Amino acid sequence: MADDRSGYELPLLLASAFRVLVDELHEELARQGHPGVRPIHGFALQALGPDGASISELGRRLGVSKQAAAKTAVAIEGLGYASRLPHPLDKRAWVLVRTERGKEMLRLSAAVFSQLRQRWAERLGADRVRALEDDLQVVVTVAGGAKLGDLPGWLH
Amino acid sequence: MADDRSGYELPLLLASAFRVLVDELHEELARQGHPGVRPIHGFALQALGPDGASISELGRRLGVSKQAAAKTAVAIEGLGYASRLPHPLDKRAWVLVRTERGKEMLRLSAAVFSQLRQRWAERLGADRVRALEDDLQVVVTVAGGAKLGDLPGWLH
DNA sequence: GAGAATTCGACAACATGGTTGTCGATAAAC
DNA sequence: GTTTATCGACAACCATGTTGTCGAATTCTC
Repeated sequence: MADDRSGYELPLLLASAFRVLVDELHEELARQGHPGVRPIHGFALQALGPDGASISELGRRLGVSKQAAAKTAVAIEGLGYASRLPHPLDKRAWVLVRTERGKEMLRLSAAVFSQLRQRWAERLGADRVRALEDDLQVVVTVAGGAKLGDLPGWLH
Repeated sequence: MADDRSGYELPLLLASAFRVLVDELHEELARQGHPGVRPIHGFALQALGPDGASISELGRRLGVSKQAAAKTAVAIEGLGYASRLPHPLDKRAWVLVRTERGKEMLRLSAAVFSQLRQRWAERLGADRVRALEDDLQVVVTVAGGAKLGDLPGWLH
C-alpha cells in the first residue's frame, strides 16, 4: 500500500477526491434547503464578493466571456441567490449582489466544507490533512498558482 | 502556514493540483509529437484495454452513451490512436483497438506522469507523496471508490 | 467642451459535447 | 422460429461555452 504507485494514480486520486468533496457538499446543500445549486453557482457567488460586481466584471473574475457570465447571472438570480441593482454611477451597467439567501448558502457551504474536512481529519489525523494541504499548496504554487481559469467549465 | 485552513481550500487545492498535472502532461505530450491529444483521448484509450472494445462497451466503461462514445471513437481514430476492426463474432459490431501510435502515446503518458510524480517527490519528499496518495486513497475509498463517472465530461 | 475610443450588457449565430429516440441489421432467448 | 435485446448509425435536441454586432453610456484626448 505504501509502496511505489504508478504515476497514473495521482491525478485520478486528486480528481476523485475533488469529486467526492463537491458531491458531498451538494448532497448536503440539497438536504438543507438548497436543492437547485450547481457548483458553478457557489463559485460565481463567491466571485461576486461582499460588494457585488457588474456582469462584465463577473465574467473577468470567472475567466469566461461576459455573455457566459450573463447566463450565470440569470441562473443565480432565478434561484434567488443574487439580485441585480442599477449601478449607482454607470447607467449602462448593473451591480449583481448576493441576496440574503445567497449569503446563507455561502455560509452553509463553508460550514459543510469545514465539516467534511473535519471528517477527513478524524480519519486521517489532523496533521495528515494539514500536510496534504501544505503539500498541494506547494506544488500548485510552484506550477504558477491555482489554475481555476476554466474550472467553471468543468463544473457545468 | 500549517495552521487551520478554511474548508474551502481543500477542494480548490485538489482541483488545482489535478489541473496542474494534466496540463503538464499535455504540454509534454505536445512537445513529444502528440499535439492533438485531449485528456479524454488518453482516458478512452485506457478504457479500451489491451484487447480493445466495442463502441457500446467503450461507452459503458466511460459512463457515457454509446453515441457519445462513437464520437470519441471517431476522434481517436482520426488522430491515429485507435482503429476499427470488424468484430470476429458479431457482424453488427466493431472492435476498437489501440494502434501502435496509441500504445506509444499511453507509454509516453505513463512515463511523463511518473516523471511528474518524481518531481513532486523531490520537492516534497518521497514519503510525503506516498502519504498523500495513501490518504486520498482512503477518503476516496470510504466515499465509495473513484467517482470517475463523468470525469470524461470535465475533460472535454 | 467636442469628438473619438472604449465599455456596458443584450441579441444573434455558431461550436462542441453531451443527451434521447428511432431504425435496420444481427444475435440471443424462449 | 418467433420474439426480444443489442449493435452502431442518424436525427433532433439541449446545455454551455464562444465570437460578432449593436445601441447606449462612459471615459479619454485634445
